[in-house]
Amino acid sequence: MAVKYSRQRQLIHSFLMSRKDHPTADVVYQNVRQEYPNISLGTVYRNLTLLADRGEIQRLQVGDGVDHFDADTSRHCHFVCSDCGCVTDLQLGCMEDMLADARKNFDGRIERQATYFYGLCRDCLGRSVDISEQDA
Amino acid sequence: MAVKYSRQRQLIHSFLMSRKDHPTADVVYQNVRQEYPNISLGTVYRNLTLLADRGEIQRLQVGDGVDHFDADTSRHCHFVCSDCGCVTDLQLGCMEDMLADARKNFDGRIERQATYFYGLCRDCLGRSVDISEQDA
DNA sequence: TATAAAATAGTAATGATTCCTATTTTTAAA
DNA sequence: TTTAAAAATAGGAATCATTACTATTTTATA
Repeated sequence: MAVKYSRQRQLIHSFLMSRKDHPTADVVYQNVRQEYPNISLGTVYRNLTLLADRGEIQRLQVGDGVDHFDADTSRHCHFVCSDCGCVTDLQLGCMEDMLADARKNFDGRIERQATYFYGLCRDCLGRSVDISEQDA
Repeated sequence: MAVKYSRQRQLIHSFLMSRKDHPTADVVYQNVRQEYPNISLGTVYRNLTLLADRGEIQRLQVGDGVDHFDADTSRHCHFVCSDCGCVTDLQLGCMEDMLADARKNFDGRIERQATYFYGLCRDCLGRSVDISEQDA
C-alpha cells in the first residue's frame, strides 16, 4: 500500500514531535483539533498506528490502560510516576549490555526491548514529603 | 480491610502458581472453572487484582492489550513472542546494575522496573525459517 | 482532466475490565 | 455452637479505549 500524504497525518506527527511528554491518542486529538477542528478521533488512532507500524514513532504501553506515543524512536527507557502518571524519558548507558545479555541467554530472536521504571517523580515525591511532615 | 480466606481465591492463586506461561484472567477463569464451575469472571479479576495489590503475584502488561499474571514475584524480565504471543521468563544478571544506573540518573524515587523483550520464540523462529526455505 | 488508490469523518461495534447489588461465606466473639 | 458483622461472591450492567465499517473526499499519477 503506497502511503499518500494527508494534512491530518502531518499535523499528528508534527504535534507529537513537539512534545516530550508522550501523549495519549486522545491528547493528540484534543490538540490537533485546535488547528484542524473536524479531524476525527478514528483518524488520530489510525495514523498513530500507521506511523508506529512504519517505525516513525513508538507506541508505549506503560501500564495505565492507555497507549502513549513517542516521536523519539531512539533506544531509551521510560519512567512512569505511580502518582501523577507522567511519563518521562530515561537514557541509560547499560541498555546495549542488557540486550546483549538477553540475546546470550535466550533461544530465539530478540528484536526489541521495552523498559519501564515506576516510582514517584520529583514533584510527587516533594508533595509526599510535605504530607508526611504535616502528619508528624 | 482484613482479608478473609475464600476457596475461589485459593484456587486462583494455586492455579497461577502451577503455571509458568503467565496466563490472562480469562485463561485463569477457564481453568479454575473446571474445578469450581460457578466461579464468576468478575471474581477472578477481583482476586487477581487483590493478589497483585498485596504483592503476592505480578501483573504483566506485555502490550497485547490483555493483562497477564505471574505468580513469581522475584525480579526478572519477560520475553514476548511477536508471532504466537507466548510470554516466558528471562533471568538476567544485569538487572540490579540497571536499577542502580536508573536511580543514579533520575531525580525522584524509582521503586520498580519492568523489562520486556520482543522477537520470535524458538518455535516461531523455526517456522519462519521453514517458510523462507519454501519461498526460495 | 480522469481515474484509481488511499484517506477521512462519523458512527457503530468490540472486548477487556470494572462496577453494582442482593446473597452467601467467613471469622471471631459471645 | 449460635450470632453477627465484615468480607466475598455470582451475575449482570456499565465503562471506556480502541478498532471496524462505509459513504464520501482527497491525493497522486497517467
